[in-house]
Amino acid sequence: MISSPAQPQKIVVDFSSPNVAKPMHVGHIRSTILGDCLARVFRILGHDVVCDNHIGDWGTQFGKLLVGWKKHLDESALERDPLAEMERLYKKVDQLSRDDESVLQEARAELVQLQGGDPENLKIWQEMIRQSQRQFDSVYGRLGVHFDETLGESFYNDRLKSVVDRLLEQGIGRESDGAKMVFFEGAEDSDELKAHPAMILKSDGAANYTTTDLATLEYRMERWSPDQIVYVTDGRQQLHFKQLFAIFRKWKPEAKAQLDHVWFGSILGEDGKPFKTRSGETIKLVDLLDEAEERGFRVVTEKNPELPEDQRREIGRIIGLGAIKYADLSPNRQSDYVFSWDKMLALTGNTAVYLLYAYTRIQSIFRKLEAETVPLEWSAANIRLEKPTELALGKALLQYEFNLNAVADERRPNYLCSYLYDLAGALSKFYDECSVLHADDIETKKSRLALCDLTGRTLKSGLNLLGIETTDRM
RNA sequence: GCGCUCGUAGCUCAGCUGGAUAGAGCAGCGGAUUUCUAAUCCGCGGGUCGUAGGUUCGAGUCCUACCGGGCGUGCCA
Repeated sequence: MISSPAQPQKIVVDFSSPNVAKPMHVGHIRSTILGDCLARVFRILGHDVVCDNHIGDWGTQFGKLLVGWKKHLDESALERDPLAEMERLYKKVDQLSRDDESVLQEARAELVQLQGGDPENLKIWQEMIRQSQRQFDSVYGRLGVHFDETLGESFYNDRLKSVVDRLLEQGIGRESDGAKMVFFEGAEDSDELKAHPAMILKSDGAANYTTTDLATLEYRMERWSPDQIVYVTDGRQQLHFKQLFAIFRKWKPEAKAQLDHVWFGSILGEDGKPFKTRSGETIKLVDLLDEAEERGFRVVTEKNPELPEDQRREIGRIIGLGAIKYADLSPNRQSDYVFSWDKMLALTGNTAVYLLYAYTRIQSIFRKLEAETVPLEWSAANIRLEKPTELALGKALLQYEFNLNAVADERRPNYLCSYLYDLAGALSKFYDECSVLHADDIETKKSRLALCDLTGRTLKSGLNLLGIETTDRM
């Protein structure tokens, strides 16, 4: 159904990137779902894809976390919900350090110890990473998201000095006000970059995220020799990535890899400000997933109360998670959106449920066909598109590959959502107008069965690319 | 100040390389089921596409200016 590309490419996709010791919240969902979808589309088009999760496991927050872990740790709370407990510890020490300068000093000292390789601090730090990873894995498992590689910022630690040294040696970076900076002064540099130099080493000698990202980029080039590297992050980092790519071009002009920042808009609260609940907390991702599955279960129970509960739970799970993913993937990724439970978990209209329902109607036809007394060989049938709705459905089916290429080229999964919605609409209209099992003659019946089969497979394939599972009945 | 981005129906949003009377969902109103799942289908009402210019045979789409929202803009990432 999908033809192979003339030139399969090696594509590294960098997405999700949660921070250690912080619960994943709704802000992480866009990067995770967008990145996963793009990776799936690249793969089905025949490319060789590496999904790399660049975990935030290094940085100044560990000073405070170490103080909290040593002095205020609640073991049983850690047992119950490690990330909530670590978040509590961070907030507690952060608050204490505001009121008491000595706490801040203590945190700095712990950080220096950690960076110096102190065994106790390293052990605690590793435990924090382990606990965090456990929860990340649980969320990724529920979302069906897979990574080929997970390397934290700390992995690149001992490469940072060399990166800075070489940039200075090559005359790309220089000292300014005690810090090491890269100034963009070439004819190839945009006015925007000329106005915004990038820091590669702070005046206290610490590297920052530009340096880490350069080291990461160099590592990825060495390890995978990719044709493309795609970074999926929010739009506030646009300048950062322009700087990163420009420095990299100066540093390694021979590198041919295409570097692309695929950015998305922010999730806002109802007031148009960056999203927070009334209590000032962001909504935890696990709570969103739980709520989605619960709402899915309720609507299945309402529509189909006679199904056994375990089936209703399973269908509810597929519907609920599908609704979240579709809500995230169907708008243009660059638009900001205002978070709303009802919008994100809507189950009517242009939602995943509409697509899933279309799929189940097709499965239902084939279940009925199985029950017929006379077997019918339809799979080799010529598809004849006679009725207007048959023709429309046939035309829609031919558009699948074109849309997948558009998704890959533009990095816009909403094209696929829009296509699948149209396809499901074409199926519904066809279903309304043309009986399949009670077609006027046997050839028409075979033709329609083949058409339904192709539509079903296309819907399933497309939903799978969106990361949405299907169900045979609902 | 400079930069990025958005502004399309009451609400939420689509609208690829510029191409015919600008689309969908929700909300409102009215229809369709002895027939494969009505979680469906059909119809109605509703838009000076932020404003003003420009390029073009043709602009929601490209360019310029302005207005409004969001974000970014040397020691957080």
